[in-house]
Amino acid sequence: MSIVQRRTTIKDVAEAAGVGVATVSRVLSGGSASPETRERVLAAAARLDYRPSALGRNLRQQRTGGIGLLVPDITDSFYARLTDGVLSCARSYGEPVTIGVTGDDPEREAELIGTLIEQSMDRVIAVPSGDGEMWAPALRAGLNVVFADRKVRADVPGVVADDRAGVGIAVEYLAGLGHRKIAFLARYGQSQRVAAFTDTLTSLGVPVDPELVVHARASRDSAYATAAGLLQSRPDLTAVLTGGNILGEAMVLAARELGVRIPRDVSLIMFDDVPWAELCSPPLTVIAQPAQDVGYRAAELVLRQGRRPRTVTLPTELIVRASCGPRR
Amino acid sequence: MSIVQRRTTIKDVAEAAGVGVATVSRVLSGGSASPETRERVLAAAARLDYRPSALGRNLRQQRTGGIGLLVPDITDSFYARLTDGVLSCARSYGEPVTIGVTGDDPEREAELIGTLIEQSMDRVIAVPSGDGEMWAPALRAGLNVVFADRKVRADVPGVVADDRAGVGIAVEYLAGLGHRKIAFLARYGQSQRVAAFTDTLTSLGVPVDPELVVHARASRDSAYATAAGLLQSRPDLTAVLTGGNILGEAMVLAARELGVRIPRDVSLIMFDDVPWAELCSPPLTVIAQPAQDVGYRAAELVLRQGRRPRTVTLPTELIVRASCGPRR
DNA sequence: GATGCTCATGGAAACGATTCCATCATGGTT
DNA sequence: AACCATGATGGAATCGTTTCCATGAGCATC
Repeated sequence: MSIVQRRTTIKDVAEAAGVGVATVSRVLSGGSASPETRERVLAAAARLDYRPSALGRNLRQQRTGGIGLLVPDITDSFYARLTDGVLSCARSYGEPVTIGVTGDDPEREAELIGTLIEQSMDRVIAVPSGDGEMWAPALRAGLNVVFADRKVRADVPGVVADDRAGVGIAVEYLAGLGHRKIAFLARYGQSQRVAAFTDTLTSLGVPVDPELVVHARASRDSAYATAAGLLQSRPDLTAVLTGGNILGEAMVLAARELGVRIPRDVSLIMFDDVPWAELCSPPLTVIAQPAQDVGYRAAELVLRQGRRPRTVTLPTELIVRASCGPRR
Repeated sequence: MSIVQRRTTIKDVAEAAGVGVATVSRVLSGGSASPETRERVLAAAARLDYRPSALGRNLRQQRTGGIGLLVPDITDSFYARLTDGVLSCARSYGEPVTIGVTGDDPEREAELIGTLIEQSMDRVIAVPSGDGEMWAPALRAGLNVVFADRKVRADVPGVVADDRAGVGIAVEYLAGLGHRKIAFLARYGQSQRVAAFTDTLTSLGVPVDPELVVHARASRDSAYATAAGLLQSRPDLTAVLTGGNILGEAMVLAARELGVRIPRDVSLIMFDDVPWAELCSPPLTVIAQPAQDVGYRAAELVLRQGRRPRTVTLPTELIVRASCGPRR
């Protein structure tokens, strides 16, 4: 019962078919061979249930098939959906995906890059933390990298959601409801979204109050603390925009805890549409991002070689539910 | 700039240190060597930034390090947290994790097992779909498998939550509130939980109505359709237990759509505690499962070899919020 | 001084695939 | 009949590592 049988190798198939190993390899990888030989080899391979070893092939070809995927946090619905998109595309190419979570920590990210290089992974999709400087050696080593969700280096192709447009529409919507004191609860590293936020405010003639832009670290705890701190220190604000679903969750929780009613006391718009946004009380108005598509397109980009660095921007959409009201 | 430098190999290090490759290998993997040689080799390796190729090693050693992980759906918060647990444990061992989603489809699962075998993965954690028969060849091939969340084969060690106890406490709680017509909205394959459900009912002297146990497929669509169908066909029910968070989400949505008020019209308990359960209106009473721990323990089990098949059962907990009330 | 033991060391085989290259048969052309 | 082009085929090299085994040096013992 615990007798482990040796793996069937190409040599076994060659022997069974009465041909050389080179011929087997050619037949199986679509090279030229006479019809009868082809048939004999195929029959032998099927009979022995032969599966070529990816190890042998990869070593010879000097490249590991497969994709490395680095995300900050797999329990965050956004990255889970992004991952799902990557997996979905990779599956259609038959490529395995190796995943790592960085926790938004550049040091851990560098460590994971090292592991990927050891595995001879030559294709990586990453949501980079920090400024992406630790990618320089990997790029020099010929690694094929695509960034997802965040664009931090010009020399690496990327797939991002159009957060500039999303933030713009959301802020205009809030301003249209009469709000002037609008806060932005951001995660560190969301400079793009913050910039879009202040730009839109100034273009609408609303003065920018730097104290209304606050930053949290990636964890739920930090998000909650920052949200609560914002609500307490600035009771005059009337609307909040959060830079992600974890931050939105924290804001709803903090508001409830502090007796701040949504949308009566403050209006809330959350970046990223998640299934529970509709179940929330009140249902949350959100900026939807095509998380799955971001992952899928990134995988396409990294699998289809030979493109030069380019950035793909995917559309965002404001979905109005019930978490925003007129200025009180 | 686009000059790709060749990978530094053990041969380069050997040359730089003026020793043979065998010595380098020995030094780097902790074998015996004279102190001065050791130092020379270490210095050369550091200077050249040498990283041993996992490919070469794995081929020689006939085993791929790393863990394969097969889950039904990575966007399901439960499996995302389970995955996080696996990754967390694997990281402390420095092992990469290759992930695949089965969509709860045995065929796709079999396909993914094939991919893992091609990669010479010898350690796999899986949430099996179906009865796990497709694992037989893999087990014969010496694959080291651990099942998580579901136990379907006696010859494979597993880590599961104590759903029997969880369902028991939940049903007792509902019965204590006076409910007699309690429905169970399950996913196909949750026979364990269904059995616990009916067992508990009979032990409480509540007659079991087979029509009140309904099954949905794994998708959100199927979950919603089944939930809505249940509410419409059985307006006499007063409480519902759902077998997972996707099903709970669907039930809340369907109830809202059909004007069924929770907990006024029907009480609801959901299996699995998720962050949004607290944000929901009303906040949901749930059976919490240690999803992360399930993954972590499974990874421990698969990484620490040499244990004989055994099942680890982790505790569940009823968390009372506001989705249950007395029988109307 | 010869023998035996320990220890460091390096050459070479092995892992399983792909691929270069030489060989050989076949068939068509001169 | 001699020659060349074409195509199928298999042997052998190769990828980077680990590990077996032989070699040789150093040292102690008889």
